[in-house]
Amino acid sequence: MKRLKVSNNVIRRLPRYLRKLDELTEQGVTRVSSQELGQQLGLTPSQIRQDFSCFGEFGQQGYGYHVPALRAQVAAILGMDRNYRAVLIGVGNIGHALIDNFCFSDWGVRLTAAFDVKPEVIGTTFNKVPVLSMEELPRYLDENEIDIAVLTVPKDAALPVTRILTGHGVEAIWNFTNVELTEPNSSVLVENIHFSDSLLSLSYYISERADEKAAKAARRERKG
Amino acid sequence: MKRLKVSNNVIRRLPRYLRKLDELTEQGVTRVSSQELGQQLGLTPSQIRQDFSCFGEFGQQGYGYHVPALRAQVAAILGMDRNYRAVLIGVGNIGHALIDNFCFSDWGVRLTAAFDVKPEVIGTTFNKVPVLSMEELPRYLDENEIDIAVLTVPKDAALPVTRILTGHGVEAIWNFTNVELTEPNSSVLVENIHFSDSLLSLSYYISERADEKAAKAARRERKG
DNA sequence: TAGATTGTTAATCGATTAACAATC
DNA sequence: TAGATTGTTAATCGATTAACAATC
Repeated sequence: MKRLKVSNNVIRRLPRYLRKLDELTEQGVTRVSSQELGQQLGLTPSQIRQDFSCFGEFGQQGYGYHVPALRAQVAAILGMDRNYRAVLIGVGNIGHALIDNFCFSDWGVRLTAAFDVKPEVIGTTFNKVPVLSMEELPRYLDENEIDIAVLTVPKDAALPVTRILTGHGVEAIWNFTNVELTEPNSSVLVENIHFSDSLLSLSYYISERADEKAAKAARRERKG
Repeated sequence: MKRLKVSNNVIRRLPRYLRKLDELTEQGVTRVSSQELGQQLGLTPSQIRQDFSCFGEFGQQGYGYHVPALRAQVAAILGMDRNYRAVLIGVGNIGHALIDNFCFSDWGVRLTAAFDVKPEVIGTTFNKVPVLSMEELPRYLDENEIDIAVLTVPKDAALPVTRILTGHGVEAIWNFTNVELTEPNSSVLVENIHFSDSLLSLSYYISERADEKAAKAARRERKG
């Protein structure tokens, strides 16, 4: 597979392609053109062809793309067939919700253990995932090759726990703590789920729309 | 406040500015230059000045920016002082976690009610938020001006519930369902939290790094 | 006043879109 | 074969960066 200087924008679109291709599969559609795909995703056909061409030639002239084949390619590009292993740190409300409801295996990731400091959860099992003591974390990381740490601890614990993780070979953190983890010196990959950023963007767009409406109304007022 | 043709990229950076300004406030820093701010956020000073200049003139030559003043401006731009009202639909694991742990009021949003179909949760209260029957939703929306619906229902319910929401005046949906809601005809604002998209991006970056390492190793192999 | 730093205009860079030859 | 649609090269558009006069 090609993989050269792919822009962030392209990468962020890949999961959307995957989602749409799964939807088409469900609908029994086996063939799709960049034209149709673009229509359904609100993108131009050009962009879609450009995006895929970063990684190879997945289509066929005069025909378009074979949905299952393209789906497999996108999945491979995203690393879904690499069986990454993950642990989850912090079995609070969000952590618990993720263990119970988020189907890691659907996305090619195996969640093998969770960690917490609370005695009442240590030793229990949620959705087949055992909850171990936080004290066992370093040893566990040393003995198992863990690629991803799902970080769902309280704010204060975010940085200390991150230091343990990076100190024991974890290369990627899926961060739910709303704390900016990316330290300049560190080379760990961080992907943030910032709930508040998302809500605030929405709040911005609502405000923008409201202001536009108000401005329009004001203009009408002045005129008539 | 100015508010003209602001690009999506700028808007997505605003919450990060807010977060950093709050951090500086906590540290007792009252003054910051675009230089320093850029350093801490990994952005160029130019970009930061450009971004703010979309909305007004918040700085002072030779001095920089007054942190509390700038913070207030950014908060206002994001609509945090507009007291938007929200309801949450679907008190499952994630919905419950949000009610209990996500501090809506910190971001200027009031969560006034939650809705569900399960008899065992209807009538209960979490974190002062009452859980009402799904059947009451239309009436509730008619009688209260709700700006935002937090959608945390199971996949299958996503579209039917969305129709109820848009049919009763909700203009914005904060979507946790991993279902593409944005219908072409609808004018409702949708902001998605796609956990899987985020995890897959991370998976991509891990794979990219692994491939680079492998390629480097292969080159070394060939040479010596 | 001299130094610092803004807001803004111009230059650069990168991403998206358009066009089209290649070909199924 | 004729029509359709790709992959890719060129053109356009927009976003980021650099430069600098204005000014605190």
